[in-house]
Amino acid sequence: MTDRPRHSRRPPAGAARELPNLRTLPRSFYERAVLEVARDLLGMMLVRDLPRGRRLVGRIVEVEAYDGRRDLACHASKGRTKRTDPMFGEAGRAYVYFVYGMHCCLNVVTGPVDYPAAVLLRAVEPVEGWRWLAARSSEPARIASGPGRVTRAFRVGLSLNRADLCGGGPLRITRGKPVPPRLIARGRRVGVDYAGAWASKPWRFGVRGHPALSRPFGSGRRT
DNA sequence: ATCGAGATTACA
DNA sequence: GTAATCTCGATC
Repeated sequence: MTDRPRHSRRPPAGAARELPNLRTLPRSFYERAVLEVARDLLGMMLVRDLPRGRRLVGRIVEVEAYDGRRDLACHASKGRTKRTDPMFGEAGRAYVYFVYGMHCCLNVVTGPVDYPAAVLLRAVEPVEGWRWLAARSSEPARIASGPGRVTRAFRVGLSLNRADLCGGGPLRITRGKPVPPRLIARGRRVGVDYAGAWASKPWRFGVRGHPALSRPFGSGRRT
């Protein structure tokens, strides 16, 4: 790996209070090719601060990469619009969009400014603060498996669109234990069958065999 | 002003 | 397999 991410959060000078042992990923982590960022996000921690000092932490176990205007599965293939604008902006910020009249999806913007690319967070494994999360009937309980469930569990709505994940905001991603390549499953992205050849790019990544994966991984081929 | 589609989820 | 549900983007 070329550029080992350094920790952006340094000990605040005076205020010794609420010093997280969690190290926020620096912007440089996101200022790379989206496929690398996607892979490297596996194992990292999604952190959400809620009112009343509550905090949710979850380990990212499944993601998808969307890469630029040429990628017909990427929203930015439609051009720069009000909706897709965040993807053209600064890396390390959230791109949140609303779909199917009921779900929000959370993405992390990557790459240089003006190059629209992002990583969709599809599944997260609970680590901290999840006791209240009402699991659905037959589920293994307490997982956020699927992009709509991730945002629901983490209370991520459109108000967090463009939120900076590298700063001290209510939503951030911190350093976790990276997942070694041999434990990473790849496959085609979900729900993008309309994208022609781009639909079969193996740009979905997940922790192999993890129970929180939103769907089984098929055989990914092609670049 | 109206219309159609969608990076999904839950349930019959 | 399909209903639910709404924002955005395109079209009239």
